[in-house]
Amino acid sequence: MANNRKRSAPVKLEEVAVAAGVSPSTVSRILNGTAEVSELKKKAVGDAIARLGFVPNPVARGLAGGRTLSIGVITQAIDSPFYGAALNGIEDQLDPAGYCPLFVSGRWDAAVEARCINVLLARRVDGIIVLTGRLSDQALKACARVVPTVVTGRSLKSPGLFSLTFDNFEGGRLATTHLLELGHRRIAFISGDQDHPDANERLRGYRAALEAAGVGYEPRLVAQGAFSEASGLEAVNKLVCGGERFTALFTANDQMAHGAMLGLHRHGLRVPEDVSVIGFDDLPISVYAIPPLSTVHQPAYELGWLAAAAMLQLLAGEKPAITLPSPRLIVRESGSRVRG
Amino acid sequence: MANNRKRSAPVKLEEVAVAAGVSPSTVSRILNGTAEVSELKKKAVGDAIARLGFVPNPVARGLAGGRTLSIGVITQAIDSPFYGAALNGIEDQLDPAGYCPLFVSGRWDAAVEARCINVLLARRVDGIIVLTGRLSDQALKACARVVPTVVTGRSLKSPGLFSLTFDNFEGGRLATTHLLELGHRRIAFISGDQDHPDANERLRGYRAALEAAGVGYEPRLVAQGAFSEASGLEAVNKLVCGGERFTALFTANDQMAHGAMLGLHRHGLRVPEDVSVIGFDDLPISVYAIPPLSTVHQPAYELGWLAAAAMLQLLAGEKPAITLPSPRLIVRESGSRVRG
DNA sequence: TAATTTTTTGAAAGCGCTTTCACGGCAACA
DNA sequence: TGTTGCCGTGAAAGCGCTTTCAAAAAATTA
Repeated sequence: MANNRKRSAPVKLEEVAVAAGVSPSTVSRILNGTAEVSELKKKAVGDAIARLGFVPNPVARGLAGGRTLSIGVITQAIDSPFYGAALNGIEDQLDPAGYCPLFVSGRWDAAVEARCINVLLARRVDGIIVLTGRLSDQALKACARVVPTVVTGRSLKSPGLFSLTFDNFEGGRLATTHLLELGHRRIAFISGDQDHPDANERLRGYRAALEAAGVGYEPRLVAQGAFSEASGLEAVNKLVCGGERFTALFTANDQMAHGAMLGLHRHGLRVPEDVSVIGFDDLPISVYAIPPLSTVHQPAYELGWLAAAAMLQLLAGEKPAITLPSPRLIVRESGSRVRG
Repeated sequence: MANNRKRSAPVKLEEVAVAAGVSPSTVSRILNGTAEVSELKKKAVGDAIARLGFVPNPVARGLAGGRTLSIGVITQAIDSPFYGAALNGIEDQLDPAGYCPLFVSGRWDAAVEARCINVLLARRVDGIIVLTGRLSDQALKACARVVPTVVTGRSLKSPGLFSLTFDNFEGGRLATTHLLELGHRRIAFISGDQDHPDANERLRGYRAALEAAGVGYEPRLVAQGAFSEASGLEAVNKLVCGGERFTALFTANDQMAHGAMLGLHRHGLRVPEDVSVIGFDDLPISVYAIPPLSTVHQPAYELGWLAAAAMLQLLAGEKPAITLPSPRLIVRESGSRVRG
């Protein structure tokens, strides 16, 4: 009946206090740096902590209104290769600082995300990181009023809020320009989810590059995708079966590029001999596509790492001054100069 | 200064008690089913809860010795496509039950895993799920003595412990037999991480199938890999450059198959015309490989889903009777009948 | 109907930590 | 030397819930 959840009874703060000959309050103050404490006691307590191997109980801390040392992370699809890397970055950053991430999936749904925030708040997380969600700016700001919040994929300013955004426009421009420089003029584009800001930025970059090169933007050369391999495959089918001629293809993410390449293959079109392909994200697997996929590198791991770093700074009361690296083109073997 | 972490002050148990005209203890008992309570009060409390929109505070519960409604999950690489799917399954199962997963990465290191367990225990998780770790059976059993534990990738019995294992041997046998049936006799194998039990089982299955077919096992046809794309590529190089002749290739996981296919491509060997390839795992991306990869389906999502289901049962005091589906061969286009 | 057992319920004591409050000590001021 | 003010420190009151303990109510038995 009795749940004996204890292996050699965890040391508690009070025991440290006794061992160091001070009051619990003092120990707490030293632990949290809440107030000035004399060097003498500081040392005594430090020794006692080390000697007894004391580890503060995060649950008790949370209840008492202090830190829980946990950070809520709202992601969209934990199983997507892109988010996986970001989560890894978050964990790597948080762990040494003693924080622990609490992952929840928003499933690309504002309502679900809102619920997630409540769950996290109920668990007294010290901060919330939102990886490119669907939540309104409003909701995000409201959240930031309660706990430090960092959000990726948009730029907005608000107290307690820090946002980190990748230059998707520039990325789209870069990829398209590369294709243009290879001599291509008929460049198709497979877009991402329509109401995904990143997707639209990439599309904008594509158009801008085209127009800057004096090549008209042709709506018939862009097919709607949805960021999945399947949608890339389907989009290529639509393009090819629609009779569109194109010598190059830019997809709004790598997953669609993979689907598209299979689609091309099915239609007897070779990459890069017949069609040059360029993706966006630089997923690990893209290195091993056949042929290896040229793409715009998205620093997924760094994104997570930096978002977490920003959170840590926010928590420390500092104003983060962190920015994501600029988009970088990774040229591999899926593109070739247009044939004479 | 005052941390106003409250938006319209969360309702607490005490308020529910007052509203329902009972004592806090009674409300708690109803919430947890800890004791018999009269229907009358049960209803009154239920109404009050609904009316006030009360949500118990998991942190307070945790401190008071009750449930925290959180389950620790030890994974090895949160960014691997395989684990990502499993985590998704875990979350989908846990969420409706009101539980929240706490993910931590073991990084394929027993010491790190042990530390993870301590972190999770300190956070008072209600249970721990270990996805195929390096931890000793000993350590696992010790953990199970403290909290309900479910572990995948091995089978051991202990009170409070439930293990869920996939028949990797049979999977390996299945894949190899398939190749054999296609007429192949010289079947190479790229193995996984040497001290990964799953990897060894798959190798065993490969050997067993070979021997059952009267085809001798040739050590020179197996190359050491490490479950990564890069290692698959390298292994193929070694095989081909070593002058080994083979018409089929079985890799211990899909990631290595992808690397291997690129390697084959580089050597001018076509799949499946020159070499048939079969993988293991059935990663989502494998559907879009060129050509689409035949493979042994690993129910990653179900693995997570079922592991979590088992945990829920353990938590409910039941004895889980859950087993993973049997290995299933997915035949796509990377294999062909051996020529003439 | 009285005595005894069983069940339902409330009061109160924590869980392990943070934080407010107030007290003593000491430097700085008159 | 007497005040004023600041600083380091401890006592004690929670944080929101669970759980033991004992009293009250209901059910059972004599």
